[in-house]
Amino acid sequence: MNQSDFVAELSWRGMVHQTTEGLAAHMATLGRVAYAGFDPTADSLTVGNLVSAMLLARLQRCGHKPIVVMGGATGLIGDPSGKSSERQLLDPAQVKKNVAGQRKIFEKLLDFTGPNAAVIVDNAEWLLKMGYIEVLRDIGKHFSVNQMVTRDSVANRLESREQGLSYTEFSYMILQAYDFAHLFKAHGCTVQMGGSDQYGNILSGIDLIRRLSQGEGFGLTAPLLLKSDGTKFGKSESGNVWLSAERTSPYRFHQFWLNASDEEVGKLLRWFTFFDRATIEALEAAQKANPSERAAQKALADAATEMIHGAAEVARAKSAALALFSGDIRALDAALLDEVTHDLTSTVIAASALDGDGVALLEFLATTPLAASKREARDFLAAGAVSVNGEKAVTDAKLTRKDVLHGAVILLRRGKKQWHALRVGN
RNA sequence: GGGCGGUUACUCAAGCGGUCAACGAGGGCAGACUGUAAAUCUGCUGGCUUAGCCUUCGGAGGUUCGAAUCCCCCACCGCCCA
Repeated sequence: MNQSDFVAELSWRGMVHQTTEGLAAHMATLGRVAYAGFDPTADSLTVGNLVSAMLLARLQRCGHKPIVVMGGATGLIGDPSGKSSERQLLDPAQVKKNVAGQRKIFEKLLDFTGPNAAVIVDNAEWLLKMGYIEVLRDIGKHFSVNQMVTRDSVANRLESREQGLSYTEFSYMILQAYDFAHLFKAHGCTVQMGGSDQYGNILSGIDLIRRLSQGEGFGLTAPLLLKSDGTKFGKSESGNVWLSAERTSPYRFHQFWLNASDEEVGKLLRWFTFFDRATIEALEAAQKANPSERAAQKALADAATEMIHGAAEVARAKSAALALFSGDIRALDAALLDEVTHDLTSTVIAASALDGDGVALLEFLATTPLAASKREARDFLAAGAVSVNGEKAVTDAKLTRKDVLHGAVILLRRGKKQWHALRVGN
């Protein structure tokens, strides 16, 4: 495996925002242990979380040992960093379930065998055992409130009158600092990584390690990932892009990357693929020379989808896209049709309803997610935005048995990308 | 406790007795153009059995032939005085 210098590797990929002094020299020795934390606020991770996950994956490929820290305990509280308002508290059963869901994703990104096997730990293991008095006595005394209130994440919330900051949230940084100190002792972990909003928390941890163990810790943060238009990365028309197939299908996942803009595709390749520098630069050059080919976007979509969902799902996503966008839907064979419709929202209709004159498309559209009301359905039909099995539909179109493909399904489309399957029941 | 100003559709924001389903901007959606892009242009953006009808302008009453617009009460927000 390639054991290139970790810090240099991240640098050329543009994934380094800040590091503490001496990190590069520290990482020159192989076998270092580093961690990144994840809040179990959902049973899956989003592409936003993928930034930190990739830091760990690259770390391991550079010959170091990654630790994933699930915030099973801190997730009960919520990090105030970057949040404008108080977090909802999660209940313990939910957190447990979420931790299990996220664990599955890390198993795809990290190698859990070998000398630098990745480890997943849950900070509930050590934080829940601690008593309040113990925390105040052993940890709290090492923190200066004077210093804590000057942290941006805290100061912003103190200034805003409406929001305020609860004592609970205020204490979050103490707990996160303790995580680092605990991992230092228990796992020899010397490095913490995260997004740029975590820098303050990381420094607190390094400080605590010095006080509790007279040891030296290091930190590294990645820049915040924003889209070129300044909006938050990782949202698509249909909401957040998740890393589990149950929440975001591999097809949609693949489409998400494929739709990356020309300006940001180079950056995304650097961040989210393991392609080497020469490969990425060649892809960028190809993209620039012939934009409509979208060579860079295609390579990005395939690589990212393969990493998360596997090669088989890449092939499925591509054949589905080919069929849906080529428009020649009637030509699909039954098996491929099934593949294509697998991910789509669907409605079941009785076969008998399609007999004779059939059902008015206008009526039916309003019952699907494609149109919110009959009024809207009428607008879409009038604008020529709706197609049945890839062919544009007229306003008074009827759906009949003739429209059913392979005796099973009718494919409706609104606009360019909104699809809906109409499945025929008995 | 007292005085003043506000509360309008997804957001901001006009309207100040009929011509108001409500100007405008943003956002969203659709069409054309394209590369399943960006930019641009056009249309739509409460609902319906759509030349019309129905339900909306913080909540409840009232005045009027007629109210988002006037009056009264209530709730919430902002500013000023104590």
